[in-house]
Amino acid sequence: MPMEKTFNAAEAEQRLYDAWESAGCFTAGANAKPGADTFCIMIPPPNVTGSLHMGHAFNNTLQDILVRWHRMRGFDTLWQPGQDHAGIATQMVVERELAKDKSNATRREMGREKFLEKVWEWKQQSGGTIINQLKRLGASCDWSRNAFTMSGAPGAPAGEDGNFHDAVIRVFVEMYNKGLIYRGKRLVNWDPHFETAISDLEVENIEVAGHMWHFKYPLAGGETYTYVEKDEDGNVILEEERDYISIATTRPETMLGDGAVAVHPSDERYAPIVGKLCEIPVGPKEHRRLIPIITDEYPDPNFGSGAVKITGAHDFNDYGVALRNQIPLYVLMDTKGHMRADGKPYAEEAALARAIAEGHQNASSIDTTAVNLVPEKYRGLDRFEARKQVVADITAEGLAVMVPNPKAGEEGEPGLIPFVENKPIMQPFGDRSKVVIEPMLTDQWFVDAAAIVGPALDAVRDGRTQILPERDRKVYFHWLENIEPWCISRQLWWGHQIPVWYDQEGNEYCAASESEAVKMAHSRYAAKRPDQEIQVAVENGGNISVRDHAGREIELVSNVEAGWVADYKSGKPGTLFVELRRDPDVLDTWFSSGLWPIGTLGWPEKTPELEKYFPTDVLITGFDIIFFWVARMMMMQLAVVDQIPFHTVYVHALVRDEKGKKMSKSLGNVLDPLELIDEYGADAVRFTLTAMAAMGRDLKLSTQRIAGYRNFGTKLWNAARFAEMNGVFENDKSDGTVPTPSETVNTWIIGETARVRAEVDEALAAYRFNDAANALYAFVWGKVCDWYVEFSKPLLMDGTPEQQAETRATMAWVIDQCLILLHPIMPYITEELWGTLGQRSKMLVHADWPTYGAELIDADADREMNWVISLIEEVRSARAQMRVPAGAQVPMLYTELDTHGRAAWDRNEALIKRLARIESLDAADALPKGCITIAVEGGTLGLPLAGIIDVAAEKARLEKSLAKLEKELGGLQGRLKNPKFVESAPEDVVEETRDLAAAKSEEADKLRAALARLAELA
RNA sequence: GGGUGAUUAGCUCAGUGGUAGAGCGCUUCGUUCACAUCGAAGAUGUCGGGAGUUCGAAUCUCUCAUCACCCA
Repeated sequence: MPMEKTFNAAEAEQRLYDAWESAGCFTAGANAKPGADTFCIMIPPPNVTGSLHMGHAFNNTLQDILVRWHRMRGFDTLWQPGQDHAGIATQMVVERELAKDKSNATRREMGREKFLEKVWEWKQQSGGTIINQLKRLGASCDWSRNAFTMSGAPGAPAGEDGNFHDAVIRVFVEMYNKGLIYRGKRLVNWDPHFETAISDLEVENIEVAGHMWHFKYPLAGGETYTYVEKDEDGNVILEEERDYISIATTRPETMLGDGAVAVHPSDERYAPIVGKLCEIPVGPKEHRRLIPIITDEYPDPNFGSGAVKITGAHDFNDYGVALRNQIPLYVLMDTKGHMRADGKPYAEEAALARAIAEGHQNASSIDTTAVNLVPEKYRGLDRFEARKQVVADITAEGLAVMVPNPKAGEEGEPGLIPFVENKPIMQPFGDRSKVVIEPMLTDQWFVDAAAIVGPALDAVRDGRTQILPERDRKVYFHWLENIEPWCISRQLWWGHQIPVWYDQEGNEYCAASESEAVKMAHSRYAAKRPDQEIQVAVENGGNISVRDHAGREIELVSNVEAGWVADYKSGKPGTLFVELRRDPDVLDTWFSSGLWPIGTLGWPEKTPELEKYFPTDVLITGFDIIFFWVARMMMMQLAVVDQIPFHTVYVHALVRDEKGKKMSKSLGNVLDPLELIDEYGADAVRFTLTAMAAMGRDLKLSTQRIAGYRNFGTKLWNAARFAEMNGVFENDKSDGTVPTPSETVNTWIIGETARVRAEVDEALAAYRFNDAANALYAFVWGKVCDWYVEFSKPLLMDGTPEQQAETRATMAWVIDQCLILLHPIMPYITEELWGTLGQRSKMLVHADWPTYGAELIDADADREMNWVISLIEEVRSARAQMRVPAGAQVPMLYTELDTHGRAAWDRNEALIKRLARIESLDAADALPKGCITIAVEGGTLGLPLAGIIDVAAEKARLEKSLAKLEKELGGLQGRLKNPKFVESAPEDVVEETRDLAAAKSEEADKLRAALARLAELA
């Protein structure tokens, strides 16, 4: 049955993938040669909520190429797949699912344990989406080892067992014990939507249209000073008596929590009032708070008024100023970003703050963060609503700085208006929630990143880990050298719960398990109170378990009601009762994905896989997670097992739309890789991405380009179809033996194949994926299909049995090589052809990658075929330009033809005649008048077409060629005439230039002779 | 403000000191039995501007311009 005209990707892809998978082709070590080196890639785990986007398609195509290439080369290969549990994203998805049905309980109503059950249910139903999408792309991961960053966590259902949770907890405990993890109250990025802390990397700073308000902070007690403004030359441009200091702010609602006003120490304008108190111009008049005017390096004297309000608990810069100057931190908002409604009445709180400001009360003796300085009228308001009201109230009171109204004079327009600048401001947004992030002072857990960053920096500096492209090293260094403590706690439920328990005195017990913590608590109190019976009660999910000194459970009470503890205690007089409560927070997802390389291989167990594949080889990832992930993996692997996780990091750029815009849902310019695969096939999508993967450059993807590479697949398909139709594979041994033909064309194409194999290997070894793809494209289309298949036709159809046999064998081999070399990039079409064409001992996915090289290149065959090709091209070009009918068979004459040329003609006569449409070749003493001249190396030939050709046109053609030649020749000879060039340029360059000049000169002579003949005619 | 990169054919981009390239698009021709998802031929470039180093610069240095991204 003849082959179809095109490859049916839609039909074949699933079938082929299933065949690979069911044969275990992708499992770790499949196709490994005995004693082979290992090659391991860790997939950058996509979010379990994720679906395949173009970035994934790109990233995984490159990984798959490396993996398939190594596997075919006989490496012991593992591509480790998996997903990460994506704390915020997953919790968000599941909550949204629940909200679809109003009868469902909300997350808070159902409680932590029930909710987590729902999350696991969701994960088991929907968490595999991206796995199937990666399979459609052709990703040859070892799915039997699919990992998940929450596997093995308490409450994980059957099938979700694994060690990842153990690894995470163990690392936390070890780092805690080494003092690398600590808890503290610090300013963190708070997401008011999800009500959790997030790391600064999860914040997107976006420029938005904002306002800058200018307000007057009156000096305490009605004091005044002379405010003097000078220009650059020191001339006084403004001098006035003021009873206030002018403050500019983009966030008026935070004024309520101001602890000071700061000016630069060098700022003479405010020197008279430094150290004095001023009044925050908002809140009930009778309780106006006074704050000090201080100096600090932070304020920029040239920005705004030069004076800055300091709200230490709601701004990162202010926080630094407050810490340096012992300014109290007042928290104004709750976890939802609403103005606080808790605490004592404002009057009492304000009095306390006032006492602190005036020095009557020592701020360090009380927790100022508990003080609620939000006046009653603003309590409970959303922060943005509070801003509006604060602005309105201050303006109404006449404490806004006023400026002349540009519309003054128009009806109803006042002469002065409040000074409000419209200006772009950088505002932080949560990358998941898209709400404005609020800096908040909260208790959080931190990794002391500065303490573990050293080895991660060294490993890259000394080259044990190589980052490609090299310039991304700088990004890595810059971030690591300026590293901040990493906030790893999240106020979520979905994640690894922090393994720390607190007792009623606030002591911490960090332990890998609850019973471990119980024992720790027990021994702590036993040491203090050796004579007393001690029982430890642990609360966990509404249950209380009472344990003895060995951690044995004495009593378990479910659904504990209020007062139970007191009752229980009173029933046990003489027993010291220690109550433990586990920290409710979970760890940042990146803390667990930071352990991905060792965690997926079974650490802390000493598994054979860990032994074998770690350290892994290459990490391929997007530039956007150098900080998030690469740097953290480096730090954590080095901190935990003291080894680099991979020797090479290949950082790839962004896939953009064809206009260069970032793909985004809101712009609607997203190309869905799955739709593209449906339309063009996975191979075309993969080849496109590969061909465009120039290191460090963004990809602008257009469907036209994908269609082009789909056509490339079709081209390959049809070359194979031609071979099949000509019986090429009928007696094929397909054992990979290189044929040893005697026909020049056959020898030549074998050499070309060897050349491209070396190019592909070299390119892939250097991670130059685009070079590999383009080399193969040029070879398969430009050499095999354009020339070799055409050359083979006379041999296959009219050749001797010997010629036919060797050409069949050569073509079978060449096409096999195309399939093998293309397979890492285009796995489906190549596997399908492999299976269709011959009898194979194994699938292409496990075929042996060739190692032949330059020894197969025959220089004589090369030269001969290049001569033949250029002759054919010359003839075709001349014919087309002279409008010789395409189908016409024409005679050809030669006046001179050297021995090489003569031999080349003799050996390749049939194919030259066929491809150039020549009917005969004869010697002539001189070319007749009215002849198209063909000048080639070592020969002058002509097509005598007196009746057909247009003398003027032939003259024009020759003159044009000559002009071009002369221009080139001019450049070459100019160089050669320059004695300095001959002196200083390398010898081979000079030699090359001479040869080239000679050849051009010879060709030019031939053209001049031809022109002379034409002149005679005219 | 700091950093990184880009600027090469109409478009998208390769090209790290020695003859300016590819794909797409465009023009003309072509239904010869692998392929019209094709074939043949052709046109199109002061390699962003300027200066420098060099026998020689798209390539190295400086500078200016425009654009993009990252970090403040």
